[in-house]
Amino acid sequence: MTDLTQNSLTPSEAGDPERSDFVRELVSEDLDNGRFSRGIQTRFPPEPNGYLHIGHAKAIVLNFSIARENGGVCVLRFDDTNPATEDQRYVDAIVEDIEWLGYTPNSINYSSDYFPQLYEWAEMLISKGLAYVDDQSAEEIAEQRGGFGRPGIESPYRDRKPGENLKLFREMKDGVHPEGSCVLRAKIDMQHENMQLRDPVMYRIRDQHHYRTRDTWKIYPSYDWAHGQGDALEGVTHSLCSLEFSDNRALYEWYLRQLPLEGEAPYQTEFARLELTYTVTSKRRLKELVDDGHVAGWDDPRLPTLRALRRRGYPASAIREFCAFVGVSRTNSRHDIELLESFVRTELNRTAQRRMAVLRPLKLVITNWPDDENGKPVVEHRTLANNPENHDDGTRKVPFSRDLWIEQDDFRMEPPPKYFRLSPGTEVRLRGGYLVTCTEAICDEAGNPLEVHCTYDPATAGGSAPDGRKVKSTIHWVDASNAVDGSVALYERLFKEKVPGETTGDPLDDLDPNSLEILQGCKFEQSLSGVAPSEVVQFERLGYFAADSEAHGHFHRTVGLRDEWARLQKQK
RNA sequence: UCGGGGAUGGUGUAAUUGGCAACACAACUGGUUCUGGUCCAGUCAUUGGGGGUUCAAGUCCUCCUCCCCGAACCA
Repeated sequence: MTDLTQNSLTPSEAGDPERSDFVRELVSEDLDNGRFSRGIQTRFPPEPNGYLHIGHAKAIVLNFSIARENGGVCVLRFDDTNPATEDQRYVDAIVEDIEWLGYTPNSINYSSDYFPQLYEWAEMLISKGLAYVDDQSAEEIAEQRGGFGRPGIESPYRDRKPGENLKLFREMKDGVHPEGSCVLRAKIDMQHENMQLRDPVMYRIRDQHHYRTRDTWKIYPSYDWAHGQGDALEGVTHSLCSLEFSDNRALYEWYLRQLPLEGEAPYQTEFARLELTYTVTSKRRLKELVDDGHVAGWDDPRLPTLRALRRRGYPASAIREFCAFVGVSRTNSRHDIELLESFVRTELNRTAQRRMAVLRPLKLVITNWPDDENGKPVVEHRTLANNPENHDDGTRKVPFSRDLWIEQDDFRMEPPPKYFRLSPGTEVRLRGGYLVTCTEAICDEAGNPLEVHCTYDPATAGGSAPDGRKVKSTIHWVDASNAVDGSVALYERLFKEKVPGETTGDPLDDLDPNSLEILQGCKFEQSLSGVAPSEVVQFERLGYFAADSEAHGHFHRTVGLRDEWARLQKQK
């Protein structure tokens, strides 16, 4: 069973009987027909040769949800049949990411655990005349496989006697044959229209160190010869994989049919993998971005990897809900990244506490602000709600005095049409503070404002005027004498195009060189120095920001708030 | 070229399995608001194309078009 102690279940995740899909329909039919005498079991079978991304999240959510909805279990199995590329560090990272996503596998298994059983079964197939050792090179075998609409031809070694095959196969296992000198092939049908059935390779020789089985094996099973068998051994009922394995299904079934298994065999069903606009989700492409230094690492917040999204502040629950919402189908599709972002905003709007931060500071001086008995400007403490969406989050006191920081964007010497913020002569509200009117601005020679002077209306403490007059805008601020300095990383999409590489064939051509902007000298309200690592808060009027897990005073922009003003400007 | 799969608004997913094309995102109008946020109201598709069956077709039949996957000792 899954354990979601860290992340509570949302209604849509708890299973919406109104909504179904073709996979769930299959499962309930099997349940109705009593197809399996064992309980429903699914599995998530990553190869430990890379990090999990949002596409994997869809598969994880699907597999765990289907198990949970039907009172079954979901296991994690590392498909580690290729010693050349796999590593323990990926295993650890994958386990960690799944846990963060909110799931606990019923068990953690490895295809390599089944190497002995697989070997035994292979000998059995050889004895039955269903597999043979082929001494040809990879090129020759590929050549003989034929092509689309072109039948293959049989290997000259195809009719070797079982006894000879057995001897050779044992020699392969014992390391007497060098890498590449021969393989074990299933004897199926070289004329079959499905290329997967043209005597597929079951074992190849690899004189390599395997991260788990060490040096005990010289031969390694291929994906097809390991996958369905692992499913069967574990008791999986529904083996869900992505569309490109459709043709492998026949082979999956062929292998299972040859083995002495008890009970109904698992069966494979394919679904479309998740794609998102403005990003890439292929292992090769992601690896390229990291290895070539286009991003800082596998957890660079611009990447769609789970560790990157986590670092960026995406709540696991938002990812789960997104995955559940997009559903499963067999149609190749690409979802708007905006949909994911909207799930993130919805969740964060509910849960993130509000704080004030000025990213590009401009000094604002209240010229009629009173001094105290020592001749220093009075410091008041204004009370602000931590989250207007959730009153249980309470309030906090924020210092307010004569000298403040406001956002450069919130002041214009000459306001364009529909600009509601501060400019000479206009009155705005300082959120939770007072109404202020701009009297003048001091500018440099180029005309850039250096300091804005305002007067405040003492009768508007808290932000509302007793005479009922309205202001067009409320802006945020940070008291200058109490401000905490910090930095912020602003992320844009990594790629400029919806489908990276669509026109040139290479996603790298569509990389946006300005996808990361780091701002130093940001001014944070005091309480922000107490934010826990990785916690996400809303900087009012700006967006959601996640505190870095290590660097104190550094925030990552998770996602901006929807911005009507930016939209208006873009329309022009 | 052969085999497998797919096609419903700008995007994605639905449609009681032959009965008023729904939901979300995006976009656009307007309203509310001490966040140009949130929230609320409204607008936005006759289902890839042709033919057929039927009182009735997104759903069934038929022809066509387009797209994706498959010829690793990768998974």
